Amino acid sequence: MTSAPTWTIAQVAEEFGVTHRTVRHYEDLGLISPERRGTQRIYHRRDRTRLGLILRGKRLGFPLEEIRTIIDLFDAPRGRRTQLEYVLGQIDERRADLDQRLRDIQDAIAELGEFERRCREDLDKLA
Amino acid sequence: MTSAPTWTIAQVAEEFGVTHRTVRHYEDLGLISPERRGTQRIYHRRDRTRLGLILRGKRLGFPLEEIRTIIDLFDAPRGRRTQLEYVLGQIDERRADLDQRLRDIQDAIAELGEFERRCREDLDKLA
DNA sequence: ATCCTGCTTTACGTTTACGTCAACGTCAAG
DNA sequence: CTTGACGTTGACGTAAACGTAAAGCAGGAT
Repeated sequence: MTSAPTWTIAQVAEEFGVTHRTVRHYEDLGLISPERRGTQRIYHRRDRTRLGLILRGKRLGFPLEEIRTIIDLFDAPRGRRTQLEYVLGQIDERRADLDQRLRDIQDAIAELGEFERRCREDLDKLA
Repeated sequence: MTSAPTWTIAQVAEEFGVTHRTVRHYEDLGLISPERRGTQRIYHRRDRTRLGLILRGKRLGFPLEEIRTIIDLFDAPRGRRTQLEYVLGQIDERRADLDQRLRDIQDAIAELGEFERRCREDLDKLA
């Protein structure tokens, strides 16, 4: 029987391309909470999943505090009806935000394409 | 003949939903450079266009310095061939970045949808 | 036994993106 | 002519997201 794999802070930092300081900073803010074996931090798959979500959130420009509320949402207990309805409401809010960003990105890409077309035109005229 | 419309700092700030301090901050960083009539700032359509680009860049999480290099690119002189080729290279870099963000956004939206589906399932079971 | 390597906490430093006074100019209205 | 409303330039404050020593513990190699 192979037990569940674990990682050290150096390993996860290396794997995700961040510093150990960054990883601990996320822990300070409550975004991850690795197991402790004595004083050492032990990272499980769950922590790596969350770290992945954090970094994607960062690439999308979300502040860490907001990222925390989002990924906490995924792990939130969804037993009672009121809780589930609250979560569904939060999902709608998040989706509205993401949809806005999607439009922004698509617009930006479209404008960039149009700009490139004009540049290539100018380049052709010089030929 | 109607002359070109202009705006005061309060008007553009109001219109774009930011403070005058923010607008001046962007000017300090060289992202916009409104005309001066005496000591007063006069904003033209060009400035509003740039302000719109700045704020979209911000929604996408770009740092202001990077936003400056991007929108400066749009206004850069494209006379010489070397300059045009440089600009086209920059466009490719920007597009790679935007494509990554597009994927991130789409993934996030998809995961959110999947999460919502599971929540609705749980809710149905409670009915 | 001690030396090295990796991990730990504590704490101050830095950059970005503004907020927030303070103190003054200016111009039309009362 | 003075009172607002709006504009201006500093200059300092602040929150977020780490960077960067400093100093110490802990377990294996020599």
